Amino acid sequence: MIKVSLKDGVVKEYNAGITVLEIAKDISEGLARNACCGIVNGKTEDLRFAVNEDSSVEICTFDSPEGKRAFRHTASHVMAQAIKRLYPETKFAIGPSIDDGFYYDFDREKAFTHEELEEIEKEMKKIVKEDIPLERFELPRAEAIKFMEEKEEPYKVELIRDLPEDAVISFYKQGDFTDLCAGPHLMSTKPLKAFKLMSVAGAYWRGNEKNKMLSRIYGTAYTKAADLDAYITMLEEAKKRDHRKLGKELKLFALLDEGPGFPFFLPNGMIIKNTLIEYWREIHKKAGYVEISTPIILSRALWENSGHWDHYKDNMYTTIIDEQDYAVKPMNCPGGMLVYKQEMHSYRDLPLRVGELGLVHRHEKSGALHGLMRVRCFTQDDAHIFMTQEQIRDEIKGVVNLIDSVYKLFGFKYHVELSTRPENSMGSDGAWEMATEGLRGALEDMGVKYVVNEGDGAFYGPKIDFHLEDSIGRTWQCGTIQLDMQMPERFDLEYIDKDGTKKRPVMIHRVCFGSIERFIGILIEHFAGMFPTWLAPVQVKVLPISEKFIEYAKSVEAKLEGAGIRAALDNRDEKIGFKIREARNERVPYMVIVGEKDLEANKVSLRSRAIGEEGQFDLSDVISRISDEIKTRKTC
RNA sequence: GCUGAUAUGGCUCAGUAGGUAGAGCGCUACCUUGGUAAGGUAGAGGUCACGGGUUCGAAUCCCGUUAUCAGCUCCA
Repeated sequence: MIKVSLKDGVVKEYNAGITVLEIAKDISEGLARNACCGIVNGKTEDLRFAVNEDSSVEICTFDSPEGKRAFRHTASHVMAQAIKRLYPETKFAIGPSIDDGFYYDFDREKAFTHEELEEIEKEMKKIVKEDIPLERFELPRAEAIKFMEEKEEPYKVELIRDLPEDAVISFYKQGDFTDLCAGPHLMSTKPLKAFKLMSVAGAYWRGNEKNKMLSRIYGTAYTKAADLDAYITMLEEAKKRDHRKLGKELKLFALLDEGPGFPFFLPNGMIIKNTLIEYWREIHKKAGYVEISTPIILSRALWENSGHWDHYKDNMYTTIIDEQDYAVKPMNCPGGMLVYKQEMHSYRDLPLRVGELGLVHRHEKSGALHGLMRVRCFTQDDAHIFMTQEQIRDEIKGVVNLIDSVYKLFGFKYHVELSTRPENSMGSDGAWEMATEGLRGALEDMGVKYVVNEGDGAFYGPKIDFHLEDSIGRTWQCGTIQLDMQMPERFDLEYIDKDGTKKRPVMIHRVCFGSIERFIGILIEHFAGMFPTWLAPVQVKVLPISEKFIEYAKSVEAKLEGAGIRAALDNRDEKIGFKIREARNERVPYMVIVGEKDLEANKVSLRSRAIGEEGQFDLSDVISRISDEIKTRKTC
């Protein structure tokens, strides 16, 4: 049976067998203003109906984003109801659905403990079992405020007061619990069979760090228990590929108490870093870039001139040398400006593309640090491009293409954001508008999809950001293209134009990897530690069956290394099964096994990470296969 | 920075009512010479993050500091 709530609290029931379209017709005629979940043929059907303001009917399933939102939003209300029953002194803030579930913010003397979370879950199960109907009603503003004042819910009162003049103020009532809410919701609590409370965390009221910190409970809900289990399994799997865990296991890098946020690169990690840099140099040379290197510590006067001293000082490390103030660079731009000014430029020099793998230091808040993803010291694969106004679009397109080619090589999916002027920024409105439109125009010319991120630009200009996902779906900004209207002005950059007059060049500031550290973090999670052969710290492991074959193994290793392949010999006194197990755990792409049979035939036995045991081959064939894979930077 | 949680040998973790620490892996030595995901025996290794306090006695209880984790805020 499907239940649909109509106007005035009337609920209409439909028998099994009725089609979705028939129901939709009825709903539109009945002007239902609710969502519902019904039972068809004895099974919970993942159906939801919503009637828009213009009476058009939307039908969607719980697999749709809309449906999931309604489902999880109801779960959030059920959690709030449970808390109201168990801990009546709690004040309620907001509780929306989110991508993977829902949360609710509460104000309470003490934060919820894990034991309390279990109690809440139990109470939620009761509420679900009670099959409580959700009823929607509306109140005029004054009554709505009075209603929540009587309930002693200050946060709700504040929310109502801040609603626009003409807003419909609706409430959803489920038994002994009523919440301010725009809906939509399920018809009843009953379909909420599969849910789980995940974690407790602090969150500022209205997301403002000046406000009180509330206690937030995160949870998730699915229509089927199997889906919930799959989600939990997915989280566990994601944990296994966490770059911090793999970084330790594969001996790539170390984060130590002695330097919070300052990563140590171990030999294996250094190979990856250097290999990425080698690749970076190759493609940038092809794209017409030159490379420079500027100092890490520069004088206060320079940072005052660049505007960093005023706008960025809190995040800068400063020092005193010979009684003068200096700062450790948080960005490479000012150094780049000084390099530009080393000689007079002609319009013939432009666009001038100047790359720098610059080590920058930024004092990030302690709570913001996260493995290699958010550090206090990192290498930017930076470049500044100096050009004429007319060259802007083509240059931006060139950079977008370059970044796209890099991400494609690794098989990354990414999304693009256009970030506009922030509050604390420098420059005129006109200049900002022109710069922002320049970026937007380039993206639109290329047909690149993007979202606008209002007010998230750099203090010196708008930017295009490229975001990559980590193993649990959090996204991290990597590539960025920033149009800088400030630096050329502040540093009085010039070039001599065709007509012999001095002109001001335009500058963009861009990175592909973003920070090499962060990029490596993403790579680790993306490949789950199974780096493509060209990046793998050890590309081939040579495993002699017993000590008798160490000499032969050494000659194999030498030949591999002679061909430019990173080979490692495991000549420990262990059985072959054990050595294979270890090499697999190290995610080595190839193993070459040598024993009596191989020595006699003057061949090697090959085992690859992708296929497993592959049989006997001539070493020269193995070398050419692996070399080819490295040369072409094959991804899998 | 904020809220909460955590901190035990190189790594992963036990340590259940406060009575000066355990395991597996790794490491070292010896035995074993083994053909595709863990061969055996023995040994070394820890002032239980740091600083105070309570107590006859603290890894264990309390306070503070630092770091890490989750989330929030921030992220040029």
